[in-house]
Amino acid sequence: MLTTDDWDAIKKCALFKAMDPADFGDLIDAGSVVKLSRNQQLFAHGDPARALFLIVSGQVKLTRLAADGSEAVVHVFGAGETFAEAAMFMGGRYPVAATAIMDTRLIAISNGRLRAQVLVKPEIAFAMLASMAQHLKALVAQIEQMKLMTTKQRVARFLLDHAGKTDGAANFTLPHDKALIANRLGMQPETFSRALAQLTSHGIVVAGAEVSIEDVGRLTRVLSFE
Amino acid sequence: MLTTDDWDAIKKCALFKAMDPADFGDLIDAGSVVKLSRNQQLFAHGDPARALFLIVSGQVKLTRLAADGSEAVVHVFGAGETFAEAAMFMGGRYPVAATAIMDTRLIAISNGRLRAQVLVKPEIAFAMLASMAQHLKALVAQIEQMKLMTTKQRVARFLLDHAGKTDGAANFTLPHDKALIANRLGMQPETFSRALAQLTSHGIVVAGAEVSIEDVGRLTRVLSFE
DNA sequence: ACCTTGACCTGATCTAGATCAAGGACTCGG
DNA sequence: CCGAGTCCTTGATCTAGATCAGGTCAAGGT
Repeated sequence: MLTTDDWDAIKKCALFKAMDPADFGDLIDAGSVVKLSRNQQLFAHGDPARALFLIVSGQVKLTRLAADGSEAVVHVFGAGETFAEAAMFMGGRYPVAATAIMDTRLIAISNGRLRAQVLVKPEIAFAMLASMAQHLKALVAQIEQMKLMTTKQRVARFLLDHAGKTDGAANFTLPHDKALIANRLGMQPETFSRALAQLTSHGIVVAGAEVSIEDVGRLTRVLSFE
Repeated sequence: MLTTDDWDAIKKCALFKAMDPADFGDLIDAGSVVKLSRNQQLFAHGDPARALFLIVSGQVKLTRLAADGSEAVVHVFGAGETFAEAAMFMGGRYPVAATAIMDTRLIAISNGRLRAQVLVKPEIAFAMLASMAQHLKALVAQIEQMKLMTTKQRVARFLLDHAGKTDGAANFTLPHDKALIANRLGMQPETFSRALAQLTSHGIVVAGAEVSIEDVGRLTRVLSFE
């Protein structure tokens, strides 16, 4: 059954801005709600793509699995975000696996139903294009980082991206486990831990998941030098 | 002035399948043709995004530049492909630089004009979504490769992707300079050269830009082991 | 013929980051 | 209060791949 929180999430979602809320019923019903517990998989690489998802609460990671069982985290999505839009246009198979990294509540939006709505409201297509453009940009940034930044720089970049400020002091909580962040940044947990330790000399303090940056501008300088 | 080759390219392009050729005139005129010589830049990272491009002949690389001048190749596009669709929905700036890697002829399609056409023919939006979904998939594959494959495996994967067969013998020509391929695969030219040399023992022969694979199945095995 | 210039290979060395191996520190259930 | 998970840190070692440094070869230009 859909709660008011669910409806709030749907109304706030960029994808459906163009839609008349009266038509939501055509897209979503009681069966659309999906609850996942920590580490539970939503879909695997190669599964038929029947829906895209909106996260109401929790977090989901998208990964690719290697032959030897190790995995590469492609992206982590949080509350309010939609993912797997692209699968709708991609030969009917998910190219990645999706797994909840904490207890997560999401809403499944059937590809078929959405297609029907797009025919009625082409503006939805624009919203999807914008969303996919964002994802593309994020992936390009990730590729750039892995190709031409050191681990230390990638960690600094990550911290700066999450500081939410461009100068002065900042503090925030790491969005998920350090091991997961490390994977996302393309490095081992040990390397991540050491990089954080090194950044202490650039004015950051990490206590558990709490990070405080003394001076964002100073940390930015790490990106250009060394 | 547009040649018949230009019109052929436009007609074949997936983006415009849905359009009535009679409306092409609203999108493209004599001023849309762009000619680039080898190594000439089409646009830089951060330039205002005014158009997307269709390649009639030649090849264009998309790159991100590092502070120290080194570059990361994000993708290489060839004849018949369109690129920079995403920029249309991404805050008006190109997130990458585009440079011709050989003499190249392309057609610029103004964002504004295309938007107008999409309002008339929403099917174009579907074609754009499909195209972007492809790009997304390619980037995800690239991230996966860099995160969990060795250089040798990446080279093998590259060769297999270009063999165009799934078993038996195959031969083909490398699509561009080895140094560029190396960059695309996230490694130095020296490493690429050495990886090719090592793959000799797995039944491949490289002479200049000509590659022949003795047995595609055998090369595939390199991906799972070592 | 002779010199560039650009693309490629090969060898020697170096190093960033992976891997292996121990501990802490925290939470949870009993 | 104790043991058993998780998660994280820290240290020692190893190695894939980068970097540095010559060379080879072919295509043009003078």
